[in-house]
Amino acid sequence: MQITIKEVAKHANVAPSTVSRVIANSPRISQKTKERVRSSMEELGYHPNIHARSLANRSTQSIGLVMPSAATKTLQNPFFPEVLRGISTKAHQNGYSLYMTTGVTEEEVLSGVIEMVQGRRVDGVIVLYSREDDKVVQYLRQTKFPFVVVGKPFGDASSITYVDTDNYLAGREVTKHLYNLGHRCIAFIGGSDKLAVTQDRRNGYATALMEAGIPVREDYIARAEFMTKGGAKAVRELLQLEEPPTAVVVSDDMMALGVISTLSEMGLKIPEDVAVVSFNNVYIAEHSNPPLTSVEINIFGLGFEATNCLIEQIGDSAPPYGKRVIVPHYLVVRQSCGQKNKTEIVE
Amino acid sequence: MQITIKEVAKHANVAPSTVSRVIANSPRISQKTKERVRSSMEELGYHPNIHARSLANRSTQSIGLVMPSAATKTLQNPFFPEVLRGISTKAHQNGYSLYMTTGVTEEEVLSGVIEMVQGRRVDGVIVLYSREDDKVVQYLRQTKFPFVVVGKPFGDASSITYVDTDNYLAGREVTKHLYNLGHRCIAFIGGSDKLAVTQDRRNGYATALMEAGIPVREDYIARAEFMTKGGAKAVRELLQLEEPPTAVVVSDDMMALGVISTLSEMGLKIPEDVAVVSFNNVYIAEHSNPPLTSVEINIFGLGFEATNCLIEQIGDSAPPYGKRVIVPHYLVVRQSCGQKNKTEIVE
DNA sequence: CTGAAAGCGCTTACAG
DNA sequence: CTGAAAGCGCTTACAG
Repeated sequence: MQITIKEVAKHANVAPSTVSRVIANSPRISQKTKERVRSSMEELGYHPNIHARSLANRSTQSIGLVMPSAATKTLQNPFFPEVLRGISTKAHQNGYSLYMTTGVTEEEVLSGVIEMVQGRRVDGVIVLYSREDDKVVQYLRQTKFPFVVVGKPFGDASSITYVDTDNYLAGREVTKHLYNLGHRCIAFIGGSDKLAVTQDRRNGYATALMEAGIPVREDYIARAEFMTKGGAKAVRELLQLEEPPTAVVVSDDMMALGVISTLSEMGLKIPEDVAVVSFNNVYIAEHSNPPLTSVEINIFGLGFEATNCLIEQIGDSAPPYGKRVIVPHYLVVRQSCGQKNKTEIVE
Repeated sequence: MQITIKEVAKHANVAPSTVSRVIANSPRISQKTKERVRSSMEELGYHPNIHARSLANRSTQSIGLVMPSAATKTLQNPFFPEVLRGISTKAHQNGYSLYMTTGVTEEEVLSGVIEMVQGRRVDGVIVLYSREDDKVVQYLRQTKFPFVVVGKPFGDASSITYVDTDNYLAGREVTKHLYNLGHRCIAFIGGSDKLAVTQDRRNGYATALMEAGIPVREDYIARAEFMTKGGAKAVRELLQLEEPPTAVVVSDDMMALGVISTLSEMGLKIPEDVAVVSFNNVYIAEHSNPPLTSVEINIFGLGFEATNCLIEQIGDSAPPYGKRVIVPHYLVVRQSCGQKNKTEIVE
C-alpha cells in the first residue's frame, strides 16, 4: 500500500506531527531531526497524499482553467496552446499544477467550474476568454473566489482582475496601416460579436476610419466563426458587394487563412487585389501564402501574466480591487498587405 | 464557510452517512429520503469536497496527462490540442477531469508524474508521446499504475497498452505514392530519432524503397526538430547534394510547412521541382501553399481511444495484458506532390 | 432502510 | 524542539 506519514514517523523514530513539520520545512525542527526524517522518507519512497493534505490544509496548489464552451472548436486555434504554455510556465515556477474541466456545452462548463470551486479542487481559476453574459464570470464574481480573466470582462470590469491586449488600439493601428498604404475601401471580418476581442478590434477599426474621414459602412462589417471556414464564407459575401473592399482587417489569423485561401481560389491576388491584415501572429501566419501581416500580441505573455495575477490573489498579496494588465503588441509586416518594411513597431 | 455533509444532514433530519448514500445514489435508501436530502442539498448549495471524498474513497475521477518534456515546443504543434480534444471528449463522457503537470525538463516531468501517482492525485495517466529510454514509462510500468501510451512504446511493448497509428505502413504507402508518381530520388526528413513515430515512418519509407528496388541512401535521410524551422534547415542540406531529391517525405506537417517555405524562397516550385508529402493532416495542411498532401491519422481518435483504454484499466475491466489499438489512417492528396485525384483512400 | 463510529492521511493549535 | 490529540469532510463496514 501507500507509504504514509506514520510509517515514516515510525522509521525515523518521531511523531507523525514532526514528519509533517519536516515536510513543511518548519524552522522549529532541529537540523538533525530533519535529516533523519528526510532520509527515512527517501528510503521508504514517501510521497504526501495530496488529498489528505488539501483537506487538512484547505489549499490545493492547483489552478483551474476554463476554456470557452465550444472547446471543440477553440482548441483548434493555436491561441490556446500558446496561452497554455504561458500559464504552464508561470504555474510551474510557483509549484502549481493545472486542472481542466472537460465540459462542452455552456452549462457543462459552468457546472464544471462550480464543482472545481465548491469542491475545493483548485485554489483559483483562469478564464481564457471574455464573452458577454458569461455565467462563469458571474458565478466566480459572486462567490468571491480568486480568478483572472484573459480578455476584457463585461459589466463592472473594475472589480475584476484581467490581462488583455489593447485590442481597440491594435484595431485602430492596423486599419490606419491599410489607410496609409492607400486603401479607402476597408472591410472588417470579426468573430462572434459576443466576444470582447471582436468588439474591441472592430471599434478600433471603426475609429480609425472615422479619424480618416471615411464613413463606416455596415455592409463592410462581416461576422464569422473564429476559424478558417468562417473567414472563407465572410470574404465571399464581401466580394459580392457592388463596391468590394480592397483591403480587409481580419480579427484572427485562422480566419485570415480562410480568407486568403478563398481569395486565391477566386483567382484574386494578395495583396495586389485585396490586402489582408490580421491579429495574433500565430506561428502559421509566417507560413501562409503569402505570409500574413499580423499583430503580435504575445499570447504566451497573456497566459504568463494571468497566472501571475492569480497567484498574487491566492496568496492574498493582491490588492482588493481588480487589476488590469495590458500586454503590449506590435504589427509584424509581411506580404499580405503590401510591404513597406520588414518589422515595424507601431507607436 | 463551506457547506458540508453535516449541514445537509441536519437540514434534512438524517445522519451524515445517509446523505453520503444519497450522493452515491445507493439503492438502499428510500425514495422519500432521497428526495428530502436532495432538496436540502439544493437549498443549501451543497457540493462535495473532492479531497475528502478522494481520501475516503481512494479514487479521484481525474486523469493525468504527460506531455513530452520540451513542452515549450511541442505545445506549438497542433497535434497536441487535437489529441487533447479527443481525450477531453471521452473523459467528459465518463465524468473524468484532466490534470496536467507543468514540468519543463525531463526530470521535472518525471517528478511531476511521480507526485501525481504517489500523491494519488489521479486514477491513471496518459503519456502523449513515445521516446526511447523514457523514464516516465519505465516508472509507470514498475509501479503498475494504470497508464496508456499514445504511440508505440519501446522495450517490452506487449505488457503496455497503447494507441497508435500504423506509422510503418503509412510511411510505406506515402513513399510508394511518390514512386507511383514517377519519383526515384526520394528523401526523408524526420524528427528526433528517439521518437517511435520517427523511426516507424522512416522504416516504412526505407521498406518502400527496397520494395521498389531503390537503394536507401544515408544522405537522403535527414533529421530535424518537429517544427517548421527544423524542416527548413533539413531541406537546405538535401538540396546541396550532388543529386538532390525530387521528392521528400516529411515526418510531420509542421516541418513540411518549413520545407515548403524554404523551397519557395529558393525559387523552387512545388510539386514540379520538388514534391512534398507529410503526416498528421493538421488543419493548416489544407491552407499552406500549395496545400499539403498528408496522411490523415485521426489525432482526435488517438486521444479518444487512449482515454477509453485508460478508463477500462482504471475500472479493472481491462485485460491483464497490454492491449494495442491501431487507429486507421488514409492519404489525403492535395497539391504538394502532384495530384492524381482528390481524396484517395489507400488500401 | 438508517445511524453511530472508525478511518482515509494529513495539519495545526495546544502543551510541555 | 517535539508529541498527543483534534479535526479537515467524506465513505463504509457493522449494527439494528
